[in-house]
Amino acid sequence: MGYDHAAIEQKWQQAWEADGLYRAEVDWDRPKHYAVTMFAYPSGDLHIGHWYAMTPSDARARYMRMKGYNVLFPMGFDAFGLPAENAAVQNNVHPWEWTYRRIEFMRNQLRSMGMMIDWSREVVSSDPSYYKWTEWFFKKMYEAGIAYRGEALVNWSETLQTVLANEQVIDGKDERTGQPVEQRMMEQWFFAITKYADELLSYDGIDWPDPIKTMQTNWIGRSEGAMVTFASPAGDIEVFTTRPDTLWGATFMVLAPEHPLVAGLTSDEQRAEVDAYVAAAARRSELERMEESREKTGVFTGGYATNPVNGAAVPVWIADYVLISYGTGAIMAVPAHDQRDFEFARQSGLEIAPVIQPEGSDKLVADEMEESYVGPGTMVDSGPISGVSTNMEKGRKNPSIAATIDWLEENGAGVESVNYRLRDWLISRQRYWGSPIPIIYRHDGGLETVADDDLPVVLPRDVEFLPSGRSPLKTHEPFLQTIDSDGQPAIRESDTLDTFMCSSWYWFRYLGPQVELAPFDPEEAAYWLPVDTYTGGSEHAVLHLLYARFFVKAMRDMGLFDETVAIMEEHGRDPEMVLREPFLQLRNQGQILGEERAGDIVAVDGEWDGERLLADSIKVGGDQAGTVTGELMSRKERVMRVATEAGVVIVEAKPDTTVEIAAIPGENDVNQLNHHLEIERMSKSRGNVVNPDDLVVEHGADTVRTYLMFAFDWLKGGPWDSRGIAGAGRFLDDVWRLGTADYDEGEVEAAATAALRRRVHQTIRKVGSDLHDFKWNTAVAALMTLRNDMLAALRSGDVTAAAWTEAVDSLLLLLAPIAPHITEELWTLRGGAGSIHSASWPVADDAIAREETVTMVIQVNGKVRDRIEVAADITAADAEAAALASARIAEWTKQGQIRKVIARPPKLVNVVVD
RNA sequence: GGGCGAGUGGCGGAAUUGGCAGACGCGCAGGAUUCAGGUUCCUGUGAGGUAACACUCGUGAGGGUUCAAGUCCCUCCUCGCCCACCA
Repeated sequence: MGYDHAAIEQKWQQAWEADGLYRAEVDWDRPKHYAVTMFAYPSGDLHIGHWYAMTPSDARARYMRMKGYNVLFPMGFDAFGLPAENAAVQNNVHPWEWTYRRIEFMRNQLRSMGMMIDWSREVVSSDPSYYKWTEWFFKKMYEAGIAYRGEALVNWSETLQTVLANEQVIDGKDERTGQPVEQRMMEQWFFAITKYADELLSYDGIDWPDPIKTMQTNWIGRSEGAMVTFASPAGDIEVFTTRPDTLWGATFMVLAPEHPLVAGLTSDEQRAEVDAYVAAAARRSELERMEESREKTGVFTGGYATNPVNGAAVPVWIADYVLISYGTGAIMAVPAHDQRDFEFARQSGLEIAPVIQPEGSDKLVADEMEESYVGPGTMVDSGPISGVSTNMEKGRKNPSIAATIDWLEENGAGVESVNYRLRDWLISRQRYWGSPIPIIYRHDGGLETVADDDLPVVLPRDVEFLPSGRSPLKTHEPFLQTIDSDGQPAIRESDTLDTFMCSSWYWFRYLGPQVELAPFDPEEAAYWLPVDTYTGGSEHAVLHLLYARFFVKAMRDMGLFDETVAIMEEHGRDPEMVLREPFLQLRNQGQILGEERAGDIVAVDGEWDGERLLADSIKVGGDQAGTVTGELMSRKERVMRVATEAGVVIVEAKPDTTVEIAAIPGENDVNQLNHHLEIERMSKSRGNVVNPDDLVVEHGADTVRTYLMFAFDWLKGGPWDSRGIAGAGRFLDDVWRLGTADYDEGEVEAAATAALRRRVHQTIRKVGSDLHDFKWNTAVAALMTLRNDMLAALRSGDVTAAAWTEAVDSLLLLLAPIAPHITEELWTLRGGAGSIHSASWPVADDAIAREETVTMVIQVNGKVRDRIEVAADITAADAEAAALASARIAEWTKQGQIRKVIARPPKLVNVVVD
């Protein structure tokens, strides 16, 4: 049976588009809802993960629309980026072609999902009409002093032939491609995101998941302390410390090998050794450094610096446990109270000077210490702050730190200071397929921005891609050669902008994508901003989502919202959040993983030890039989669960157990069995990609949408299960049956009618709150329950025709956001007015939804002993009486004294017996 | 090493303020329909126990608070994610 999903879905997709059903227009008389789902990278085709991310967002936008909001739900493409360029090199396709062909393909796929996208607002970040404004934003930032060119140690990828931002490097590798990255000193373009570090730490007024906020907070990494100056013959050495109170215990200093003062401090005797160490450190990539053991190495420079608190000459060492990229690249070492310094001191025979006396114990003796002491106590041997107590608090909240900072500032030896882990955002890339940077290098050596009238600097199309991967812009003379504002020959900047810059403002461009004089239309912005709901993957926690917040704050400071704010105030709207944050509410979906494979068949030989089989040998694959033969279900450490025909058997591997895996020749290990159970990310190379287009052909878009929303906890995701989709298909087949049935009243029963109506109104309430709260799975479950009740009613005919009609209409309306096509078709077939997607969300009548009688649980000492039907409005006294009247309860309570009775009508009564 | 989150049937997952654990679905089993397979329909489905009830056990492990704990507190284990020599 079933319904003709292919015909219905296509028909309605075309009809909706022809009618402009989803076009959103400013209407100040109606409440607005601006819903955005992260725009798509045109990777080629949408995989099931896109559906998983996007269709629930679509369902929510549809729900809000039915609730009476004027909803804007646009879509665009994040079209610049390296893959297009790689394809150009490998397959000889121009990035333009590669990108736009994929966008066209993906547009069709998005249509096939039945999304309520307002396509009239589509943006493509590689269109000159879009990147004109990306360039313009850069120019504005430059003029405002937020964008600057500077030399710094940056992440360079030789294989990708470009630099990368800090946020894009994970474990010394590019986060997207896994290509290794090395540190290089280079002159690059930056955004001064660190100016906004403190402001970015505040999440006031936004409803974001705590883990994302935590990750951003950790990424920004604010620490409070002091900047202290140690004088040396080679110049002042600045150090940042969170523990200035331990300055009197600073017995040596350590500089990063890359520190600029290293050469000047190095004595002639030490020079050879220092040079060798610096050279060795430079040769090692970040990756290699991390792979090495934590053994601390370092060498003495031969130079000394002066500890400002006591004038002591402290030896200056270099070691690679001090990173040039954090703080000032130099530290004061307090071995007695810092574990890393302690280890280094012990290894190198350096002095250890305790300055904290632990609470309730004797003074520490350096030679007896086995590790550094980091606990609370009293400062000792610390000059003016001796005797001050110290606790575990950070910054000025710790009395010893507060006292030291005061002393340092009074004596001009240091200042209170805050240090951040966050570094400025490196935005230039040595790539072709990105937005050009509108900068000209003048004939006189200066810099100037491209005039507004000349924006955008257009990316030339006639370029040749070389196997080296080097950007063709670097050698494209017609692009490079230009003239400056004096009419003199000049050279264009040939780096392009990080694609994360394109995605840092795209939701503004939806608000006037055709506007030519500004990046967005202030009137539109005043109405729609800020974004009410933003959905997407949590992998952008510290990339896109941090940059987006920074962008809004910078735009505010550059006055780019002035007009918008004026219009908002005219209409009596509070602009505060528009000026502060891009997205009021953020929700991150989880990830759909590849389908779980059935475990391999294993044959285990061994001896029984009570309940488990101690394995002598485990054979995987092939068709051997053993003491136990069955499917491997799970493995934790050395313990496996094996499903045999007789049941689940626990198998434990011994250290000398032999493991043979047919697919892996040679010696094997129990640990390798995990590979045979792994649930993996979907990827083409693993061959476990679920293609949504095939699913749509087989089951229909509505079924795929319903299944995706039903089968997972949306925030968590999980492995795909190709069998489970059948349940969603059966559900929609039933909906079709219910929606097209000719209902015949049989023997109508008042109670049955009331029960169905009660179910309907309870479902209205449940589905509404679940869709509001992004709880798709329980919303669908509630609709399935309604379906079950309606099928029963259809069979028996015991409800009134009016109740039946109400049930069918409600079912269709409640399901419309989730399965838009089938509900629209049935709505129309049943003579519904207009589109179901423009209909109003049904309102639950609490009087109808209310249960008349409920099952009250009666417990004895907290254990359920009886259940009785009582009126829903039963009083506590009556509930108690009813409970005690129960024969079964009397049976349970006759052994002891009834101490008390706790009545929670109408849910439960608990009889407490001694 | 640090931070955050999570552990519930064969599986995905439900479970307002602590108050009937396992909603809904998948799978599985039995039955009906069918020449047969599939589809569809009905019934059952945490474990033990029983003819059937009763009853006992049961939300990673152990302890605690409470009349009552998946939920709160403590200790531990495992898994996931993020950061990681961060001064």
